[in-house]
Amino acid sequence: MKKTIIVFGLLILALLLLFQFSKYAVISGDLNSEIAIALIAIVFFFIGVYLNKKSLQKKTTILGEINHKKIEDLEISKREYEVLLGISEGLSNKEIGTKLFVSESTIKTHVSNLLSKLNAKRRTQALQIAKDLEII
Amino acid sequence: MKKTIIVFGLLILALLLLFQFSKYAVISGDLNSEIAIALIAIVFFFIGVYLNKKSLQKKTTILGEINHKKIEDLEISKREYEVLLGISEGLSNKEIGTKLFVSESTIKTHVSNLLSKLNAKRRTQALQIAKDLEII
DNA sequence: ATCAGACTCATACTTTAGTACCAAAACAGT
DNA sequence: ACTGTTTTGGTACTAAAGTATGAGTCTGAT
Repeated sequence: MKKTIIVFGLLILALLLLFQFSKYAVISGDLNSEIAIALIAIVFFFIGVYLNKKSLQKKTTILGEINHKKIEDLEISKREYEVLLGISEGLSNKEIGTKLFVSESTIKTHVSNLLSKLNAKRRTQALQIAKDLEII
Repeated sequence: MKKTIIVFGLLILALLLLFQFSKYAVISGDLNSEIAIALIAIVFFFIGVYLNKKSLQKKTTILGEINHKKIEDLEISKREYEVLLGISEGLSNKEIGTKLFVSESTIKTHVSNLLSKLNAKRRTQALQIAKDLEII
């Protein structure tokens, strides 16, 4: 929040400077007034784009990014996470084992631990929960 | 696409008019030049916001809408689709049966048909394929 | 009225999934 | 070198999931 205020402050300052600069540039004849206006227009156009992107970022984050902190919080190990990804690809335990070069038994152990860490009863439920927690 | 061109054409026209208008307004002394610049800035700000929103809309649409036509193409019945939704919620066959007021056997039949229609070997794979086809 | 398609359910199996418990090797940090 | 965690994997079960087959019911369309 502090960051936001500082950024806005600097932004407004920069804009005022831009205004003043273009004003004097026009008056002193160094700059065509059309170009000055065009510059201002372009700057504000990009400010609009930027702010809009910022405000939409929260929503897109919810719909697309991985919450690495949550994975740590749940104490999900690297290997368990790889197994989770395998599940999300629709693979069987045996197929995940082949993919990760370990036995099916090992995958079963990982899956079982994963389910208890995610509080899930089934692998499909684990997927649902994992999506909710934004970890896949 | 035609629509886009027309919209852009009108937009550019409107901007040129705005430019000319503010120019003459300033020259004739009806308008303070600072206010004219501010107006242009505001207009371009909102243009930036609008275009950005438009360009992001496609992505969100792609990532969120259900392709009803595909469901028909795959000959997935209404009931089968409800079962698919149950699977995506992480429910067991028995739980889906309870939810839809039918027996577990019925759900098994639906699931089996669903899997063959989606070319999946497991329910988790069915989920993956269904997401790919944008039907869930 | 008939007929195809959808929905229902059962039985009998086979195959995966998942649990519990144990235990050894591999590793990273102190 | 010691220690705790991760990773590995096995056995022995139990519980789900999935297949195959058959069959009765219910609709909407011809």
